Amino acid sequence: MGDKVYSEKQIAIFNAIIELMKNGINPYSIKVSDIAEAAGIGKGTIYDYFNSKEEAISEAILYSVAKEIEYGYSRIKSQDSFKEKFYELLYMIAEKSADNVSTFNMLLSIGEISKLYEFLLDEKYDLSEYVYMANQIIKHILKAGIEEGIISTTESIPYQIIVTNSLIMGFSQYIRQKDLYPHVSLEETIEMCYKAVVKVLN
Amino acid sequence: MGDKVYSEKQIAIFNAIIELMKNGINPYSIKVSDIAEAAGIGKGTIYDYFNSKEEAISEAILYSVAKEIEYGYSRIKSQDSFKEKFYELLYMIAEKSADNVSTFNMLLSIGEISKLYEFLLDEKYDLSEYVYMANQIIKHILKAGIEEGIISTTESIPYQIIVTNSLIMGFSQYIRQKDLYPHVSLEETIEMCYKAVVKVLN
Amino acid sequence: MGDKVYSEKQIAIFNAIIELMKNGINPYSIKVSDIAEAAGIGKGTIYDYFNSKEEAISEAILYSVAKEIEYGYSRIKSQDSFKEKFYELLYMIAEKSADNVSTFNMLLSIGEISKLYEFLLDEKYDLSEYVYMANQIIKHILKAGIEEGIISTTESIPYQIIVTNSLIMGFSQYIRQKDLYPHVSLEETIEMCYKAVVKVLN
Amino acid sequence: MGDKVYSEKQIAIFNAIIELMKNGINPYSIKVSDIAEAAGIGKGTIYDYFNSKEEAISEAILYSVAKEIEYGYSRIKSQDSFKEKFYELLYMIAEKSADNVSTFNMLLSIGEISKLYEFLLDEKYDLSEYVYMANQIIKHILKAGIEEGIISTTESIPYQIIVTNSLIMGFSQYIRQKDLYPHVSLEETIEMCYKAVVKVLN
DNA sequence: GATGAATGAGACTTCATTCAT
DNA sequence: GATGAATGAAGTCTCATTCAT
Repeated sequence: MGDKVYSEKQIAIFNAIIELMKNGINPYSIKVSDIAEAAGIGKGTIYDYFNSKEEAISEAILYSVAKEIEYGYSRIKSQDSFKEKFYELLYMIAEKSADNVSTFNMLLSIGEISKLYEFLLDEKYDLSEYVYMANQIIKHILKAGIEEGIISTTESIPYQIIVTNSLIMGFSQYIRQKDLYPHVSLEETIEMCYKAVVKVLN
Repeated sequence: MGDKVYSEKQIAIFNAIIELMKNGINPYSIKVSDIAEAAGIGKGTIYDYFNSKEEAISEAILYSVAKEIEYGYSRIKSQDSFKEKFYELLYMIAEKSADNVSTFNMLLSIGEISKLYEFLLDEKYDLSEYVYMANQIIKHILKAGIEEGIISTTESIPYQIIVTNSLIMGFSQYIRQKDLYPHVSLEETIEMCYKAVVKVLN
Repeated sequence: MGDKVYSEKQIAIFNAIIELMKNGINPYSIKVSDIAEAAGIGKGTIYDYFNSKEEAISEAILYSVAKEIEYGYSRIKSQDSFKEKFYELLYMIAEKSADNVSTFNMLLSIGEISKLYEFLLDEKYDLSEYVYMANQIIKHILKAGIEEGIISTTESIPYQIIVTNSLIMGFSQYIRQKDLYPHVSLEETIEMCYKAVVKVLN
Repeated sequence: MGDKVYSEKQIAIFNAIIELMKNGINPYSIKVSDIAEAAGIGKGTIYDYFNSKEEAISEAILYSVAKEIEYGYSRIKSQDSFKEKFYELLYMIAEKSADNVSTFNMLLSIGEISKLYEFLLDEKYDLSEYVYMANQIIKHILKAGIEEGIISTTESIPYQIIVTNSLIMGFSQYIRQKDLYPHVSLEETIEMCYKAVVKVLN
């Protein structure tokens, strides 16, 4: 994680691609000329750093996921209690939900990345590292809950992870469909989610 | 729902598109010639029934979602108890998880359809009907749970729906990433999910 | 002239094509489906009577030209004096100038028909008959002028025809560009044209 | 007039289109691949300089008309007397009559350009400038005739223009149908035309 | 005889990629 | 190293023509 070194130009290209996606452009609809313009470089330059448009987009997505996972993990680690850590995660998800393509969300459902962009299925991209990291974050949060006695050790670790993951993903969906369900505030939703996790795992 | 009438040819085109998507072809990557070949018709024929490729694909997706929702609802209704209804839903999700694009999954996160295919954002496609139906299914299942005394009425309806929805979506994700988490069987996962819902809403 | 016999259906097709052209549709832009709809028949029927769209349109144009020449000739013959005959011709041209494609105008410049529709260049279409007829009309009018002593016999017949033809074509252009030159009335223009012919040939 | 600046590539494309038209290809029948081949460029390049095939052809026609009007005007201006100017115009028309589509002829009947290619009717193309220029040329020639006392000032300017225009157009038609009227030489026809103008307007 | 649903050749256009500058 | 003009493969879509009914 984070062991890959990218040149300044590559990072400019990544940021351009991520910006386009956040603005609602589907990765399949992104044109090389869009990327070049957004990055403030010539079209040809992209091919000096990547072998194809698909490679550039694929690596941009992975770069973004990695960065967001690291950033998220650090923010969560900086919190002290189980409740604070859990709330921090949900707040981050809510913050990112404005982005049309939140790579942060993928943190929770890495397997879905390839639904976003089929070229990520290529075997040259190893997603397992990200799955591992995402699990680590959940484990880290749960560990705090267990230490604080909020979460019991009766249930198996996989059970705890699956259930927690589910509720977080459910929260994420809910937030993104806010316009479909306008009656409940963000605060209330976060409280509901926390309450449900505690109840299920206490 | 189901009030739209399609000609035989249109349905053949829909089935061809759905088949392609189930085989893992991204809607953005589908070519008109693919559809024609899969439907066993000429390319031009598609334009006798739809104004553009995008329209054909958009309507195919909606057709599939509508059909699956109806089919799923009927299967769930045919079950007698809360547990049977809930299990039936999870079994269906598991069955469909082999399809690369399970429109059934969209039942649970209709808002995500437009992430699958941006052209569905066009205002001529009204997705609210599907959102409503999806909610109806969850309500129908929960109602059985309440009547059987398995689910308490302490919590608000929105809370119950959000939490149930979350856990089902979480289950769906889990199933689809089976290869990433090979240690737990399908049966066990279904049981876990049911157990969690009961615990959180009892 | 007029010795070709057409079936009712063929004439319906001709009329449909002529109608479309009068409504401003360029012969190159006419579609078989347009013709069928305008004629109130099925597309396939057109191919029962013509070998191709081009043949149908080509023959429709020639049919229209022949009909208009005959009609024009008869109207001019029915007039008694040189001036009446000449005015009758100009009136007819003015009447037809509303038609986007006046086949009547072609009477005067048959050679231009093939500019209208290149397929008329095919050697199977003999336009010389029409050229002959157009010349006959001019000769007929001039003959009256000579008999009445309005036109002198000093100049050669070709000279008389060329000059008369030129002035008539000029009139026709002028009428069709009425919106570009709005200051002169139709009556005045007709008078000018007549006056010029008389002056040049007296 | 002549104030539009075109790139070298655009002019190459214009020349290719004009060449095709001079070779007898109807503008409606011109294919993008024809243009590309004739211009010695790739098909895609055309779309770097024009938004559509129709735009390229429309602008090519206008470019050609503008260039020919300017060229023609300069040639006529360089002549000293009325007769020389008039003869120069008729010679030019005769020279150009070999071109299947003489944009020079349009100089005399600009309103007909849109009959040649309907896309020129688009309001983004302003043809009035060309109409004005064409009139200027006729006025310039007539002015010389008046100054030399060959043309009287008895008749109104519009009358003079209409009649002159008509006789020139008539000449142009005649020349182009040379094969239909083989008995009169070019020299004789030019003389006839000049003689008629002088007689009508003296 | 008449039809119009179906076809597929062929046109227009886009855009990823190259390469001379 | 960087560029963007140029390319042409490949895709969408149209429409003349066919042929089963």
